[in-house]
Amino acid sequence: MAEAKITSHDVARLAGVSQSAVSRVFTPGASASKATIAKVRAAAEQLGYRPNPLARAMITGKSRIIGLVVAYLDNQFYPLALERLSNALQAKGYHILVFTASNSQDGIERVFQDLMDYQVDGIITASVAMSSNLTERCAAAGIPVVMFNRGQPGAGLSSVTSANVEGGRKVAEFLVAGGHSRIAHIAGWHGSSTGRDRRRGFVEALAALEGNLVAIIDGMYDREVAAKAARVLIDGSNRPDAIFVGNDHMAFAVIDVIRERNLRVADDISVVGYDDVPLAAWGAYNLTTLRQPLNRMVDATVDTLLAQINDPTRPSQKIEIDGPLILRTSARVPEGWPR
Amino acid sequence: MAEAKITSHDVARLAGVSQSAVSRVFTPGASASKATIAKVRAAAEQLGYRPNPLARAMITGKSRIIGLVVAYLDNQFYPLALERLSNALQAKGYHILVFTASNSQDGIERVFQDLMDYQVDGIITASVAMSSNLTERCAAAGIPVVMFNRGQPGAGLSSVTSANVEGGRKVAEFLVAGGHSRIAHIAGWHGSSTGRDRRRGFVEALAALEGNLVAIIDGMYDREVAAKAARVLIDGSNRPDAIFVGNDHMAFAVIDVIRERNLRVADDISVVGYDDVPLAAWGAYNLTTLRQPLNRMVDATVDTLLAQINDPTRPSQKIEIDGPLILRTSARVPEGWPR
DNA sequence: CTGAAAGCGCTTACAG
DNA sequence: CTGAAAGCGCTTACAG
Repeated sequence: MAEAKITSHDVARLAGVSQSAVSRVFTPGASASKATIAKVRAAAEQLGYRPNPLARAMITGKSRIIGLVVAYLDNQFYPLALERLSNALQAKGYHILVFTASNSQDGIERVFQDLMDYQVDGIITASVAMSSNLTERCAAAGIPVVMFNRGQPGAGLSSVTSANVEGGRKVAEFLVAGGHSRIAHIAGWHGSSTGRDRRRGFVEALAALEGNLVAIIDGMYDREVAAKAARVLIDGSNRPDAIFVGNDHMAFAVIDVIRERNLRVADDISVVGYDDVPLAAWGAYNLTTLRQPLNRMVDATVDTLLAQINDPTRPSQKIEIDGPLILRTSARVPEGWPR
Repeated sequence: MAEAKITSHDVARLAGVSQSAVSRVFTPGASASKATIAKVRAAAEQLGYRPNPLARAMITGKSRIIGLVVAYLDNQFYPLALERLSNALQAKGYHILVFTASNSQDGIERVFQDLMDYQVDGIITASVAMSSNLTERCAAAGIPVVMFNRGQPGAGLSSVTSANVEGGRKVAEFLVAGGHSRIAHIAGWHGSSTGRDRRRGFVEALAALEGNLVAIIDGMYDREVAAKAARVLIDGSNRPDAIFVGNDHMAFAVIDVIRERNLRVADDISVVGYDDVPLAAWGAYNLTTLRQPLNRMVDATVDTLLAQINDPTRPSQKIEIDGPLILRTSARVPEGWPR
């Protein structure tokens, strides 16, 4: 059965001090004499006392809970991010409260209210499809927010992304150097900054290099939409010899379609993805892809959020982290290309 | 900026009633006259009042938070479960606080303390590798626990799993009917009930059918371990013509190895997995596998946990849910086998 | 440094 | 049904 709840009063009684003294010993920043600390710690140990975080939260307004807003976890990038974020935050004494958000206006309203109710100390929005509306409202309510893997033009909100424009550019250079002459792009959702930025970097670099861009289709970061787009490209009159796909999750679908059409990946059509999720390295896909440095993105997210929590006047910051192109076998490698 | 926190006193003042009256209107089960309810609701609406869950939690002892203990999210089955569990719980007014557990004794101790500190109303342990120790301690502390996708022999703990013994049996019948004569099993971790049960059902049925079991290797639910096991089987003197793999995550590794050895999946070696994660249906693998009915498992988990929370005297229950064998192309299908 | 006291925002007997 | 009061387990001025 549950042990009777033991409180600071119990400890105070046993240690022969006041309840306030007990509280001070357990409050970081408060001071007590060595003797008091020793007595209290001994008594607390003996009784198995731990301060009640709920009571503490009510007074300090700090719950040590971070709200994480996510939508779909079928793209392997997000569960991994969740796992790493949780680990990093746990190490700092925080925990993640999960909010799964449908995209309806109604759902967003509910999530917002829940976030407020639980008095989370900070929020991470890790859902590309999440309405920017929610992020702004949280920020307006005075709660530190960091957008993970998503930017927001203009607004004074913190965000951590990879260097998406630069990434798109790298892929363009790689494909042109590889001698591809009919290049297509199945882009990430145009409503997202990541999708737009990768696309822009790609298109601009292609233009500068006089590469031949035959088509751009919005893949919506959705497997089925991307597969359909791939079929359109492949079955059309001007079949591309290279496709840059806005993320790995869609790139896998594109590779499946290429094979379903009895074409050869790389030999007939080069495919390059974006993310470098673990599956990209598995034998079945061996996907050449622009790596998003997950660990560094997670660290930056946690650092930024905690900094804002500890100093609410701190200005927001937009952090971009550069990622390398990982060469595998799904795309032709230009001769002499550095490996 | 943050709006000034508005409390039940503010609402009481505006509505012209006592603070207790306000509380009653917002406390499920408490009663108030229609007139009072109307006045309070109107005032609350006008001020944008919502009860503070932390204060409520401190009194009632109910936080409306469920602790979810997970380890590795690289097996696609778990993030999906997390997403569904979160959705289902959210619909009932609960939220998930995530605890990522390393398996060290130290880590488990910390997780246990955190779980207690946050006063979670219930716990779901969704990590096969999680020490059963933790689960037992939580139960001993009087907190309702449900093990998701993991059983525990003997102990009076609730669990929700698929019918693993039966599942193993189904696979054995399928492979024997398919005319396979050298059958191997790369099993799930022997330290887990799921791994043991699938294995037992498989081995017993094989014996009954006089199937030829050439080898069993523990794959530890780990991709690398499974790949190594597959190489041992394939490069050995008695190469199997069928391998039953303890879960999909390992089965993908096995298929990658088969192809890396220039053998044909199904034609040379049939592969059957367990789980039916989305990736199993993708073109690159097309894995024949025993489906774990995720939605029904999630529903059963939520129902069981909530029932225990609402009635702590309720006996624990072990729920098993039957799953079908999903036929794809990674294993030879017996002639006339019902599809 | 320390204790007595107030108070965080609620719920819940207790009288009426 | 309703209000005044106590109390959940803490933190934090306030005096000393």
